[in-house]
Amino acid sequence: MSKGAATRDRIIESALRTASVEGLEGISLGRLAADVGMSKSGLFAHFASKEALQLDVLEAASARFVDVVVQPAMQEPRGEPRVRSMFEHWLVWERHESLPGGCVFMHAAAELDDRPGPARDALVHWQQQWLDVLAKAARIAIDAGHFRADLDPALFAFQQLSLVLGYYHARRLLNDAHAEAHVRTAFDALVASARA
Amino acid sequence: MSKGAATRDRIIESALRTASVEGLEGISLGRLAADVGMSKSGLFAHFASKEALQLDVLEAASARFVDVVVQPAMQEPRGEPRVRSMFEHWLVWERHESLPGGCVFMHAAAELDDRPGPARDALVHWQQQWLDVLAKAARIAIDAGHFRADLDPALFAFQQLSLVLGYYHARRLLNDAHAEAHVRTAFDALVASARA
DNA sequence: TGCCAAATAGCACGACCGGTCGTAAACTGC
DNA sequence: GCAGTTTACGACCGGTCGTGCTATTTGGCA
Repeated sequence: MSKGAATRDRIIESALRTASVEGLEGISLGRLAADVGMSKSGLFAHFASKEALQLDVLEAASARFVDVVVQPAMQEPRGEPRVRSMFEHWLVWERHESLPGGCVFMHAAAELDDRPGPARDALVHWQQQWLDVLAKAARIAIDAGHFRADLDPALFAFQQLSLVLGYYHARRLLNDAHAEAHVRTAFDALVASARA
Repeated sequence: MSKGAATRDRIIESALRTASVEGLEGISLGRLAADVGMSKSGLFAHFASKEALQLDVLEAASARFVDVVVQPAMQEPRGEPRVRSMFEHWLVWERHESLPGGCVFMHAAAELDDRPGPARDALVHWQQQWLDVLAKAARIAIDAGHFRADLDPALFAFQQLSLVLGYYHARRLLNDAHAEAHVRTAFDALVASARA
């Protein structure tokens, strides 16, 4: 890897941490440059625009999400074990060391929901893809006979997403000590209601 | 009402609309002044600081939430009907005419979850209060014999909040046409599992 | 070792930010 | 209709923002 590419990676890594705490708009080129120890113009030479940098950050985040959540869950046996593993790793993602401020997608979702543009499009695309992965895992569990045949996979994915959103909310904002117990109990109930 | 108080109300009303779209930080004194048709300095004379203005906006939003969601639900009979009414009005709140960008608390939650200060404190306080109202409604439903005795009211409130968060997410960000059907089906299942 | 390209820094710009201040206009009670 | 207060204005401050343009330094290869 060339020196430029290495620097670029350092910048995006730092920007990703900032974005998890302050959101994509919280990334300021000046502060980011100070964080990685270089000049604002030197940093800016690596990107066409701030928007391009934000897109790179989102892409890096989704690549990391695949590493931390999707890939490990795919190692598990098809059916309910894999569904459970996805959920477990999703909870891990929220407190992952590389994201001091929590899930960067949650922050970006609130920022971008009324702001059309490439960043919003990319975010929606990845969220949709993740929901599809969740629904597909549920469908596999149906085919494996673990879940009942009339279960709606898309609805099941929606319910999973909702619970994780509630968990993030309770943990990050409300500092609720019962957040983890609540989300686990609720998820267990959801899986139980999905069983054949 | 004096002229000053009327102007102040107009400002807060406009700021509330902006905040629902762009968040509390999206309120800029200059743009806000332009929106209500007055000078920046003339507007600023009504508030001690921008942070004070943000607090006023949050307070106005919570007062409106009580009007739109809490009060109407309290008219319903105790027990399950009231629980259902709270949920229904909560969905109405998200698409309320005075909030073109959706629930202002959702936006503020994402902005403030890592930013300590009076605004965050106020938001947490109101969210906690609302969760308490939800839990209390569930407890009343237990006492009325509508819900089973071993139901955990706090968990039930958490599950409701989660579903609404999922609904907002699916509707605002993903433009999911099934968002409303999903959230209603999921809520019906939740209530069914809570029944005695 | 010298050269060329890649990488970084310096500097300036226009725009916008929250906030201050002195002053003028408009309202209100007598 | 006058006096005093409330309300609003315009000019301006220091600061930060994203983003050009140009110069300087650095690093790999002949």
